Amino acid sequence: MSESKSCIFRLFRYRRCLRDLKELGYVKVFSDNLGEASGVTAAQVRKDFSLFGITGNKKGGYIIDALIDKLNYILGKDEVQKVILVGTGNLGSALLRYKGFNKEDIQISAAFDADPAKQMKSGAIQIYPVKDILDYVKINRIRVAILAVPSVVAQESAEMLIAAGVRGILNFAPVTLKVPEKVIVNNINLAIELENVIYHVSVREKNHR
Amino acid sequence: MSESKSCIFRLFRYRRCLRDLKELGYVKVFSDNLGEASGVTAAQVRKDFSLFGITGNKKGGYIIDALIDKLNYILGKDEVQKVILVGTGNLGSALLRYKGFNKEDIQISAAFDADPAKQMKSGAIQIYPVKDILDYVKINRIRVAILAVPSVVAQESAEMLIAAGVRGILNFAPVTLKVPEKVIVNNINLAIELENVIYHVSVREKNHR
DNA sequence: TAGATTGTTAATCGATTAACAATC
DNA sequence: TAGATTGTTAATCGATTAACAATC
Repeated sequence: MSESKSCIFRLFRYRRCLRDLKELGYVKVFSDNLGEASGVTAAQVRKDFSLFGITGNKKGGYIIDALIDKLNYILGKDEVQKVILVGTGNLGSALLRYKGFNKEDIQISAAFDADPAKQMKSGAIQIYPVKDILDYVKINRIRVAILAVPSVVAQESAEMLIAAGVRGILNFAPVTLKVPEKVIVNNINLAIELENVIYHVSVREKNHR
Repeated sequence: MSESKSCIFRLFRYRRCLRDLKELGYVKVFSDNLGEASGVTAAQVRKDFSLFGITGNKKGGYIIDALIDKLNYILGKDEVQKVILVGTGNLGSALLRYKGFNKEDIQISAAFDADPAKQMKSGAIQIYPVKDILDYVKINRIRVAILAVPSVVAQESAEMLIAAGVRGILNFAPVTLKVPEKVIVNNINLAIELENVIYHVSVREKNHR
């Protein structure tokens, strides 16, 4: 139980940090090293590991390679994950070219846009008309989509994706999507994220310190 | 007390929903309407409001206009907020053109990049060399920056910003920035956000339902 | 061994939810 | 009035932290 959402999120962060540490030549890591590297407490690291039955060596910390393997097993990292992108406007086209996904073995296998001018104008990834979503998702058994369309069409786009078989959506449109319980939505609202930073900075400024 | 981070975050979401509702012609709203619109429970809405002394009418819900005004007062929305962007690569240049910020009265007043080829090649917003950050931030009293540089230079860029006077950073580089306590960092790791969705979908798929 | 680190339990902390009296 | 909704308190829930015995 208690594989809490934020715990999983941290496991991903640990894995990323471990890879970086490995690249730097480290072989072992202690819970406090890893905690510092990923911005959490040492206790938190050990607790998270404990929840998933990940063990280290009572005195010698954790072997980085073994740890990464275990995280790969838990988080799943056998094959490349295919996702699709809907909406190739401003943000969408940047995501299409974003290298951070490939690095994590995520591949955007196709993109979709309502604007005929954008279709075909592909770089490496083909851009199809929106009406092709249904077939594409079914044929390729796509389960996850990135939604980067204008707010006004976000809900209908989501419904189209879900009808086709998509079960997880990373949503950049600043609206609350209404979806069935079986579908997972992760919202990223860039404006709100930035507003939050601004808010906290100005609050601190007011309390002058 | 207890102006928790997530509570503030929700207040921003409420405001956004309220504006949408207003645009649709609504004048009043009940806690359960607003809850549904923003994806939280009605109790949560009332609790959040109560923490900030926002009151409605015992029977008649909340007047949307008055509510927006109160949120504006709490969250601060008098003048346009100026921020800068560092790194105009793939993601950075998309953020530069992202319209969602302007809509929330946030303005990217300048951008910076290490690549001379990108400098001057401005659209509406001027792109300066990185070495100009210090002066620009000081002269224009910038407090918040968006960091969209490659991971390897993220830490040093952050330090440069902080030295210049920046107190809040929205960080897109997939690294844990080491910053003094006085600085607020909000991390957005696109790959991890997407991996999370993929993970939760595949877990559910395994438990077939 | 002495010192250091894990793994886990218990304590704390905070956030969400439920419930309901107040009241319009 | 009867019904509905707020505002707030108390209960629940979950997540983080602290502490420490186990042990290498």
